Amino acid sequence: MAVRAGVGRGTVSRVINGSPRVSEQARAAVQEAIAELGYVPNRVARSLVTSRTDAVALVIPEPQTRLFAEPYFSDIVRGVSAELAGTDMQLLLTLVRTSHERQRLAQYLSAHRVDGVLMVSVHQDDPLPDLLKRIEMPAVLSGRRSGPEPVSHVDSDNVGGARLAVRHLVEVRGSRAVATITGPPDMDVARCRLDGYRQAIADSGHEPDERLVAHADFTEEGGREAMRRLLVRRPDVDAVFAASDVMASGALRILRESGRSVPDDVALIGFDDSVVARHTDPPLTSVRQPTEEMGRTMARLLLEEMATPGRDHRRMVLPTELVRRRSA
Amino acid sequence: MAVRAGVGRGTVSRVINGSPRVSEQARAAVQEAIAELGYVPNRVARSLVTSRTDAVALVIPEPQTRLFAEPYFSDIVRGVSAELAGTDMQLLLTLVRTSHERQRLAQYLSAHRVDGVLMVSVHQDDPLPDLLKRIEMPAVLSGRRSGPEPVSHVDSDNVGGARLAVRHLVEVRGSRAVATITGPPDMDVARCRLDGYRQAIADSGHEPDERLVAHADFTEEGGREAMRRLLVRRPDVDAVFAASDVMASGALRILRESGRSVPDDVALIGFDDSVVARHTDPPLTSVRQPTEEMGRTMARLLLEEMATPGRDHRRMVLPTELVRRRSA
DNA sequence: TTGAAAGCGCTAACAG
DNA sequence: CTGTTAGCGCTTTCAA
Repeated sequence: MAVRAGVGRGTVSRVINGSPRVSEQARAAVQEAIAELGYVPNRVARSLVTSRTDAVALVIPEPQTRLFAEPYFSDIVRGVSAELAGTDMQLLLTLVRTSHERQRLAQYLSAHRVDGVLMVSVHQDDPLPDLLKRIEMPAVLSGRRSGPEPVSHVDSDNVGGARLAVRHLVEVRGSRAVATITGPPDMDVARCRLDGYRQAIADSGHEPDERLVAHADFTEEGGREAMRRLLVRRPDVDAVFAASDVMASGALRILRESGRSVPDDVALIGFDDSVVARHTDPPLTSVRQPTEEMGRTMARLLLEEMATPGRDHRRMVLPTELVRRRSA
Repeated sequence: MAVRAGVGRGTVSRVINGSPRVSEQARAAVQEAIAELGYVPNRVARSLVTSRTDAVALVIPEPQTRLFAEPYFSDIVRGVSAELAGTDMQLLLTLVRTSHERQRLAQYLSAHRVDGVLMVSVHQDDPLPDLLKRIEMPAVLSGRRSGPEPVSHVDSDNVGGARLAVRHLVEVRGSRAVATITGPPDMDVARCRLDGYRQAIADSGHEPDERLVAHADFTEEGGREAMRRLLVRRPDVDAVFAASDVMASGALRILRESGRSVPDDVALIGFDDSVVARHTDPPLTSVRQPTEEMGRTMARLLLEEMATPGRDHRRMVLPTELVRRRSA
């Protein structure tokens, strides 16, 4: 290769890496040689000397649920992948099931086997973000554990979205006893959506009532159970804001089973814009968060951070919107 | 490291790679040194010399649809990931959107940047399997293009599953005019499910009628359109076998809009065991294919093939089963 | 600006 | 069985 272009190995390398310290003449010669020989640099050899891997990991903690089947993860993956397609960065998918796998992951990251990390669905007690900070590995979370994080993260406006939804139930549908089925208290996203609910209730002038608040775990089963509890505690409930579409679907089923016609008796609203919301019949009104855009933003942020070592971490909040699929 | 154990570099390497040509004594010394120094071998350096990458790519062609949101892909990913977790093979996720990206992928694979390839959702005209065969890269497909493939693949028993479903409609529900909404003819999976439908109709002794067959594209919109066509062509249709759950959901909506009550007037059956099938109300009876198991099998097959260069490719067919979620 | 040379950390071939 | 040696293909000083 160096011979073919009539220059030294060093010069070839400089051309490929776009160094400015190369004469036009040499650059042209090398580029011609590249074209003729169909030369493709060996990334592994490069990695060995640069100690970069040109790969980022997307970490998805995966408990018992089929979480991954939800559009949230798919959309994140799509967004990340789309953003990375323009670079020659590889996307490693890392599902973490067991605590053993968590430890292996920690080792893996500590060994700097990737250049950066994206994480979704972080729980309160997750030590990974701190580890990432400590080993100074560029990282971006979607969501956060609570309060300030040591690494960058992108979030959607959960509080605002929840307020939008609950206000819709109160003002447009005229509901008077709006309940909420929210997520586990150890997830910031659940707390925020609950906050939004409470704010909207306060704004409406209705009486807040803790019996109208049910915690669940973002699964359909959880949604069903929560709905049953709500019906016992406040049989007069006439609207439900569920903090996820799957829970909304579960609630819907219970309402139907209990003989209540939806939406005549009860208004139901989910959070995500999802398969479930769309395929439930009638489709649920819901709050859409721009999930794919969140994925793209995460990737962009990560790339920037990888290019600018030591840069301060950022927090980005993307807007949410109400999607009405049926008339009130 | 070699010094610490009081042996040569070569011996260290042999111990790490589990070579049998090492004395117990030396092995113990090295392992102790490893433990004390917390030594972790550098994979990149190893890759450079072995020219293996310890990574496999999962290729997902992704057209305009939100395909990835369907449980099929998620379950495949879960299965593959679970199987790979035991090895130290990395999983690269490769979504292919544009033809430009397809070409980049072809280059990428030709450059042997991964040790093996898993592919899902292959279409008739996909050249990738042939490329993989040509460059002798271990590869496993889920499904096939049509007839024999040059590489290994795992499939579910689509013909049998479709027969099961249609027989259920005919025998248990007593339907007389069973229609089918099937996938695009350029996908083997669609042709097989259509075959199964035809066989079951033939078995039942009912008159086959091409007006009862509608092709669609595995999307909900496609399912709706197909259902509309069917209602025009054979208003007496009293059962539908849809070759995917999403299409079944679309068909369901049209049936409801047309004032027909399901399941009183009409029986509907989907193919996959999915979020949609479960959340549709009432839940659809459906045919379940063991998707996660398919993912695991794909990964296992690939690992075997990587370990045994030159091995003949295999075809595996996994059974399907009928899942009844409501009484007839 | 550029060629030459020195490794990056590992494995594999080769003598012992 | 084991120590030594020679690279894998690239980037990066370091002189020129």
